[in-house]
Amino acid sequence: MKDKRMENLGMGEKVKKRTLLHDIATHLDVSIATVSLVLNGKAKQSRISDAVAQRVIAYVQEVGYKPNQLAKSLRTGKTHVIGLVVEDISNPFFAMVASLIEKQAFERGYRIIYCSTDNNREKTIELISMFQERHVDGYIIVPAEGIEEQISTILREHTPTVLFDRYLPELPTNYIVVDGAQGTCAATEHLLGQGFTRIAFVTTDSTQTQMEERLRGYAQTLEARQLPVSVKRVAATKNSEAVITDILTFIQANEACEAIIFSTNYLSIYGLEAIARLKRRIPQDLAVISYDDHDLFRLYTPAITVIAQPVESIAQNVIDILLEELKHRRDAPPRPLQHVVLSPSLIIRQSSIRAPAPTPLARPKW
Amino acid sequence: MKDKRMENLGMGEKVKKRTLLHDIATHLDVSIATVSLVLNGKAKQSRISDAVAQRVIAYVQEVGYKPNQLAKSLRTGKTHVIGLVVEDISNPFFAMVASLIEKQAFERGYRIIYCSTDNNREKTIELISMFQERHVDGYIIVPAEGIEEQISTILREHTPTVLFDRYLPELPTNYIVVDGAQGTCAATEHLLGQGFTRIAFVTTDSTQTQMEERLRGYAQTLEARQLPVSVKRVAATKNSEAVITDILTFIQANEACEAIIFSTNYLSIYGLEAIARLKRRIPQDLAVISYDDHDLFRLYTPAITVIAQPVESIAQNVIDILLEELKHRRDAPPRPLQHVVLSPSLIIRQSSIRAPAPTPLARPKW
DNA sequence: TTGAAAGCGCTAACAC
DNA sequence: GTGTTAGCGCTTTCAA
Repeated sequence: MKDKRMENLGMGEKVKKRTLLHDIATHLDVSIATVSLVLNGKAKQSRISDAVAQRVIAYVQEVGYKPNQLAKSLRTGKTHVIGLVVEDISNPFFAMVASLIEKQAFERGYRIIYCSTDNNREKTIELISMFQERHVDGYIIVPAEGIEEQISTILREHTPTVLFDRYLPELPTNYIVVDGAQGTCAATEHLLGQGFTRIAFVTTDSTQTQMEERLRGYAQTLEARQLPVSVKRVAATKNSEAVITDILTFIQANEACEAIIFSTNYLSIYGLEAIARLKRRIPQDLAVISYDDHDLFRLYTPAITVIAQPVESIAQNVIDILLEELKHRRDAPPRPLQHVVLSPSLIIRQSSIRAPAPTPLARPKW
Repeated sequence: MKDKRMENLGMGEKVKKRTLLHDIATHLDVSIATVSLVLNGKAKQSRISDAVAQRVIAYVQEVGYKPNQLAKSLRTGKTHVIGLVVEDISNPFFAMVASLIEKQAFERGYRIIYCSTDNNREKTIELISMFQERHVDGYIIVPAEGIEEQISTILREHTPTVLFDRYLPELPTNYIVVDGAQGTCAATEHLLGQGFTRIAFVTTDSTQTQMEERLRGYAQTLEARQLPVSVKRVAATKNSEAVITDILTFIQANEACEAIIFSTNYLSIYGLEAIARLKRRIPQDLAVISYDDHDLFRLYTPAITVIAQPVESIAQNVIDILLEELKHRRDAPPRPLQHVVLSPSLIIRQSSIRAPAPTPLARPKW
């Protein structure tokens, strides 16, 4: 009864059992503790003889022993897993940041579990709860609206957490954001510089910090010059057709409008579709600037001017701050909160250049 | 010394300790087993009185108890986690399939951990090894070349596994693929129908099953009509500039070429860039068809004809088969292997229509 | 220098 | 009906 390891094999089926610490110890005729110590690099500090250490290492190599991380985590309380909660992993902006974060984390021994919230409060709550159950060591979160309470819970447990893209003003957290106002301000001024004065802004109905900032940069720039502000707020429904129609109607209702700034990449994509349906030419009939860069914007004819967010820098800051927190001992004095605000950059392309704008490169003749 | 739970609090800091099964049992003055049984829905079968069951449930609700999944998994050997290994999660095709799989899995109580391999053998091996360490219950894998051995290992452990997008011919696994030959055959015939006869095929240097099939469909269709076959194999380097130049050079060297079929979405994107730099007009100078649909192809001017893969169906099949395997008892007779081959569909747009093709929608006049 | 043993939190067979 | 208890595989203290 001592060894149950060959039970349950039924039908003579051979199930190759995983090697355990115990097996190694028995085989080498040392204790299980010795093997564990060697494996965790604590041979020296536990003054285990080099000879034994070598034998252990060699045998472990030979059988390709992989410790059971579940057991290890249960014992140590560390999973070396980071929970990454983004709005939508299929959005290229988040996909890019996520992939950069994953790469960095992987190199430093951490694994990432990602999930998309679709900006849905309930789903976010469920996901955070799942991460808690699985004892992730830290969180990277793009917070949906109204999840202050959930975040509070994880802060209360002192689990290292970094927010990005937006933050929750009432909560004392680390966060990395991009100065949205600066981006839209630069975009608006560029359009003004091109001679456009009737500039509209298409955004979502969300009140998240980054969206409000983007709106503010646009509005303040125009107001400072006493020019009219025209804002279209599209409901954050996921029904693409409805969004396209919505934007299309807005454009039709604003014949005088000369230029549009879209506050997110997906709104721009819907916007481009609407503009194409209306047979408006860009930039002759309507100049366009989008938030976030994207293959589509680079390759579109005409190429679309964008306010690009520094994805590498976002990812780098996020992971650096989180790893700092992670290695910070719980009983040491608390670290000061990190608030990083990065700058976006305006990439000027054809779509926002005042006509006549010969574009000899892409299209020889009109 | 019995209760260590309030130790290590240092500096008077309050760390809210997680509630344990033990705490609940003590509080309600029942045994820990009773609580566990109730929580696992085994109250009835263990003939626990309704009264007790109710009290347990109520209290668990009240304190918001979350069982420690690590401990649970260690004990039961089930993690309810599925490892999803794709080539590149930032590729919209994989992102879409992954997100659909995640949604389905989530509803059925499984969580997904995704990772990208970048089609790199070493990285794939490392990832699979990590999943093994973390004891995922099952695998969904888009196999990179040369990882037969790793896959064999997990098959030998009888961990349920489903491959998709391509398969490894020597290995007895479940897989879901799309009939690549059918797609390129349809595309080629469509081009022939439009009167194009000098059709080139741009693909990668990979010998993966799906790539070979796509090539075969193209080549056989032309050969059947004794028309010339012209294949450009681009090295699967990640350096985008090199790929663009490569394609550009190929187009220049094949002045007679009237149409190109690209074997993957990212090759098409590079191809479009190359074509734009060469100032070739689509489809007048060069018709284009891409594999995989994409926002860019829909919105590009002109819109790009594509061979679309049935992403929903792929995801559905993958998850269905995996979940079937998962609920299949280990000691029951083995299930037959599932091989599903789905059909792609050709979505015809402007880019493959023989000129004169006025595209009044997007561009009124030339 | 090394080994025995006490758990990490949970499940489930078995005892009462 | 309910409680006791033996682990799941690993880490780490402490005694030898």
